[in-house]
Amino acid sequence: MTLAIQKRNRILESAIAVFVANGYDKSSLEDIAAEAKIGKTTIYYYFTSKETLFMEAVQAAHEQFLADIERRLSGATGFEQRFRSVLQLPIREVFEKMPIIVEAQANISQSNQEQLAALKKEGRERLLCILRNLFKEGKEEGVLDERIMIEYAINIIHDWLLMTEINLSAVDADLILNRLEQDQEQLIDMILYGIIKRG
Amino acid sequence: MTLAIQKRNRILESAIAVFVANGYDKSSLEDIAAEAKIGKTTIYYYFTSKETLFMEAVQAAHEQFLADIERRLSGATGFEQRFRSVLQLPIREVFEKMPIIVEAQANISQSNQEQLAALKKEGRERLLCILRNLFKEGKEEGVLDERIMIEYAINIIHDWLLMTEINLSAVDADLILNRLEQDQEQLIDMILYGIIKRG
Amino acid sequence: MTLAIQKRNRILESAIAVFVANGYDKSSLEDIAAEAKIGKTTIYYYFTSKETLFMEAVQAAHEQFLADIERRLSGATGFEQRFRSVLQLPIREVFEKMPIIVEAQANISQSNQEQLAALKKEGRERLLCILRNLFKEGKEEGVLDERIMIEYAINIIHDWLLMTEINLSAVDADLILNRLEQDQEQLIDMILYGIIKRG
Amino acid sequence: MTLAIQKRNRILESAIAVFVANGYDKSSLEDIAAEAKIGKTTIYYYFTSKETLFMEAVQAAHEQFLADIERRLSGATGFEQRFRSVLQLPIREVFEKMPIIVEAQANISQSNQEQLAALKKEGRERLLCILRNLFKEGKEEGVLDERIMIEYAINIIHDWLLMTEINLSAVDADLILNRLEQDQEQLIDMILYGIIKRG
DNA sequence: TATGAATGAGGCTTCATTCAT
DNA sequence: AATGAATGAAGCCTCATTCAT
Repeated sequence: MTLAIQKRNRILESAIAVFVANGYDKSSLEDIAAEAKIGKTTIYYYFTSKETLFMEAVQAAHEQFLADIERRLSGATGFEQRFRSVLQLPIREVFEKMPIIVEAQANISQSNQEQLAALKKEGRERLLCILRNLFKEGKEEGVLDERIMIEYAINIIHDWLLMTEINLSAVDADLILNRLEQDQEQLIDMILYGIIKRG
Repeated sequence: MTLAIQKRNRILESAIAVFVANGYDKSSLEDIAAEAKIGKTTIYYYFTSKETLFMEAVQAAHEQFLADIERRLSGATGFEQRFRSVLQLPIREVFEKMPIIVEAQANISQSNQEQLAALKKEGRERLLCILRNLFKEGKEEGVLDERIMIEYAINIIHDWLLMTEINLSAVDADLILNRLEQDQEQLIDMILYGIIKRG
Repeated sequence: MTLAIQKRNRILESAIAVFVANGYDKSSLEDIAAEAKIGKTTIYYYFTSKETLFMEAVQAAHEQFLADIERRLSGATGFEQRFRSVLQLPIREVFEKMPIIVEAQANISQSNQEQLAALKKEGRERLLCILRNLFKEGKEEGVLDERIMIEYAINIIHDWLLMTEINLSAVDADLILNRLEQDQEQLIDMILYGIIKRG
Repeated sequence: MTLAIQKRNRILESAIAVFVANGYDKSSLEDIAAEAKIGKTTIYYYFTSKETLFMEAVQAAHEQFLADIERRLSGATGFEQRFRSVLQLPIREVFEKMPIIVEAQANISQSNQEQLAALKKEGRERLLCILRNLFKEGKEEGVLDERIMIEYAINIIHDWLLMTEINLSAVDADLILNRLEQDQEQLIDMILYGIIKRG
């Protein structure tokens, strides 16, 4: 029944809250159950394991985050306004819910890593797409400095401001760090010279 | 004796390595002892508790990080070069060792929070000081856009690029987030328009 | 209604299958319900508890086993043939379904031990009766070594070959073991010298 | 120190006692710890897991069993006497400790199955070897019925009387059962006609 | 009649920490 | 100065069982 789904969602929301607040290891199922005001074992009626619950929480948090960005973006027009709106809005959420994704990679068994990677890839694609369209518009509006290479720029902005993939895990840290070290030059240039064409 | 200090340091280095690699919760004293090639209980001869060891590791890692920045900075001249050198250099370390500081806040008892706060404050001061001097030089060189408000700019750059205080803890998240939400406007402006004066 | 009885029997058959395959502890009501293709709680509509279900399963398995022996025996004539047929036939079943009885003693509460004991006693009686009649026939046919004491022999054969009472439980192990240690002499004699009269 | 080994052995003996009495599933580490008069977690100082402890208990029980047989055998002479001594003596132990081996197969993870198989194979070899020598002696003494095929006979006796491999597990049950069904004919013949040559 | 939902008891395991040497 | 031995607290998870529908 819908009632069951409601309770499932309540557990999920509680899980997100607790995981975000304390991190994976320090979040006990007892805490989550208490937050959701249910018995500890009831969680197992709805979820297979702590890890599964965590995975679902990550997924839900991620979904909420992306939906939020898209919803808010749709209310702005013009390059500058839209650019601001992309970067401005979900910042609290980024800081509040990204860590859960960051942590995910360190706390999830091999078998779920794939799913997580897919999740991150999808999120990255959606965000990059948004930024890409934004910059295309900017170019069409003629407000962008011609020196800017769009793909570079959107990647940098994405990684630094939204940090979908910032993480500490040993898994792919080297790859990311190498890229960041290169991107950095571009970011610094952007900060030094800006991206809007001067008239 | 010096021998004792050497062993203490070896434990500390092992602790940093293990904490950085696995995070606080997933680092067991057993792991650290193994890394340092000593018996598990020996740690208690040199440190009061896991938390104490962690605090000292954080402190040491932080110290190493700041020393690194300062050393590298001393080899560059001129605003642009020095600006780049500040931001370029320790990026790998930031990503590799900052998380230990981030995690600290979540894993430390009330009694050690003060010490940690002091640590962070001191680090922040030192970094801001470096940036402040840099920008002062830039202004004197006449390369900075006059619209830039130095204090604002260095704070933003500090927080976003060095991220000393990015963290997930519920403790002071609100304060930081509030500031970040405001700073953001400035950062976006910087990205849009740059900070170097156009001639 | 008959439909209800059918479902009850389906549960019982499923229970036998699962208990025989996995043993009492490793058989969960969930497994049994799945095997019977019903909901887990439905079992409680037909049976009071896991133990009750187990008892009934044991009883049913035992019944099947005895019926099988008797049915098969009725198709043979002459001491040697009938003797072989008693021992040959149900061997697979003994090995496959006896363990359930063995296990029963260890997994059943005091209150059900009586019922189980009665079950075993009845089974033992029926089997001994069969063997007794067999040996009587053998004597009448004059094929049995006179040295053989029938009651001894049938008890030994029963215990060793059909092993109705082999079990690990601490409950009555001592009694059984004491008897087995005595019987053993007879069994060894039988193996050394046989029971058929030579001549 | 020897002290540690002593305690380890005490735990092992307690484990054997509890496992034999209650079976694997119903033996809790708490019970074993209580039996050994130590704290529950102390077990983990000496053994990796419940399964490991079980494996070692099985191995120790098996070793004791074989040593017992061999020691006792060395005190008898002549076919009949020695045959009796092999079969008579450890019967209590067979019944008391074999089940632990039987159970092992059902309760051990794939990774330990190999070790267990080796254990059983070795035990079987040693017992068959004893029986084979015995029968060779018997033949040399001229007391054995020539119709007896030694290899057949010792296998049957081994399986039925010592039952090293009797087990219910689905793993190799079919193989064993098939062989038993064939052997049975021989066993019945042995019981009917004996193995000692009539003069 | 049948079952989805919920839970308490109990078991395995990890780990920081203490004790004795 | 160093560590082997021991343990209590706490966490994850399973499962028989109850409740409400």
